Amino acid sequence: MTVDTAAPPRENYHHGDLRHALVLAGVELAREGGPEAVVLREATRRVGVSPNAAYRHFADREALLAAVCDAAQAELAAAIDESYWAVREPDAAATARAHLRAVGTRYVAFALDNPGLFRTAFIASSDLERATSPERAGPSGLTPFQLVTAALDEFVASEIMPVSRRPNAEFLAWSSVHGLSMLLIDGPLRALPRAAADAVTQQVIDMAEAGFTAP
Amino acid sequence: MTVDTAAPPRENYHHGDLRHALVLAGVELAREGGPEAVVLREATRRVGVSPNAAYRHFADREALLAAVCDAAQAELAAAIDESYWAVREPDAAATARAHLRAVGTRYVAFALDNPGLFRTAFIASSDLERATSPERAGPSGLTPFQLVTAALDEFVASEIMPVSRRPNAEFLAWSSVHGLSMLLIDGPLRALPRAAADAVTQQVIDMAEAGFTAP
DNA sequence: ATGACAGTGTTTACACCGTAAACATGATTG
DNA sequence: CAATCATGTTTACGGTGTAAACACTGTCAT
Repeated sequence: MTVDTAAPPRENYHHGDLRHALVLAGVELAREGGPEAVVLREATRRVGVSPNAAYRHFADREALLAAVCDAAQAELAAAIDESYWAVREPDAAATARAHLRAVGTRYVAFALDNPGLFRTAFIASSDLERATSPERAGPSGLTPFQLVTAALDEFVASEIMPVSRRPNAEFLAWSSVHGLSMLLIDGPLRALPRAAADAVTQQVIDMAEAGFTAP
Repeated sequence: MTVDTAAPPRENYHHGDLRHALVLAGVELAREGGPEAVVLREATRRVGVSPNAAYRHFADREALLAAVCDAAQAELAAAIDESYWAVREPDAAATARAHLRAVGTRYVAFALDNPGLFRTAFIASSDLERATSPERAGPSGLTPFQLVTAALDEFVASEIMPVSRRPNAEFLAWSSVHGLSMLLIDGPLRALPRAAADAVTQQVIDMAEAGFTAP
């Protein structure tokens, strides 16, 4: 028997930035327990506000979850962004390969490090349009999808990938790492120790790269 | 205000095979709305039994969901099984390629045709052991994972894949089609029309095959 | 300054969900 | 035939999402 209703008084009746606070709380819930853990009442409880206060900022739980989803995507984007721009290689071909590998590796690493957030980032809500929408981008202003696209364009530009293979190649790239992430955090490979997971990730990227650069 | 409690009378007080009936109802719910739609009370309602009757057969909602998950896996396995054994090709190499393509194509097609069931089949519950467990196998007694493994072994046997690439290759294969499925039903590619989705699927398989057979 | 008003938070209320506990019914077996 | 066990049913409770009515506070014309 918890109180639940009847929130404790706050010195200031108005919160200031409740919407933002609720999203932050939601992100924490998602980090701890995935999308189904982002419970509206618990978010308001953590912020110290009555349950229905949330309805001044979100139409319903779904809307809150969507905002949390965007935030999760942004966090993933920031991580990938960092890895992408950290690449330093002598020539264009090596840079292209390193870029693709950096994106893929960090993608899977993020999933392994933040399984709850990762799953939340991919609830049914994002269409292709949103995959390039700025509120999901990293510091550089580019979404993960756009970074993969860029890396693959570098493959073509540095002539290690035949132009004929370029169309839709980002879908194989994305599919491989996304699928691997799911298998590693939720699926048949869940029990794999971290080191083994990392090794398999590199192998998967090896094979994808071989597929791209095959004549 | 629905009645909910107080189930309508049944001529026979005992149901006969309630457990099975509940799983079937659960599968329908999952087909219609994914894992979060398999609601214990609704399943009992559809079977025409009081909510708590379910607890004679399942420890809790999670247990019911796990059984539904197994059933979903079995349905996926049956579909893939069928496609695998329908392959008829003149030589071993062509058969190997056709087997892999058949498995991948059907995997994605199942996801597109039954998105709710597909998502239910991959809730966090299956470890590697269960991926080869008989209750998730198709008519042939082989799970999808085992069929991919078989197809890749044929690649090596017919010498179109270097042995050095064989270890863990099933993970790339699985990752690609699983990831693609997720992107197509939940992710950034959700809006793609079916024909385009099928085309991308074939391209993804092309590239994966190129990765496997690259020297 | 003041009073209407809009924005934001609170209370109350309700239906639905999962699940525990006690009870009822029907089949099985000594 | 009685005792027992398996299987359903009722009743009950706390948690969750959300609608409706109410309350507080800052803002802005008068």
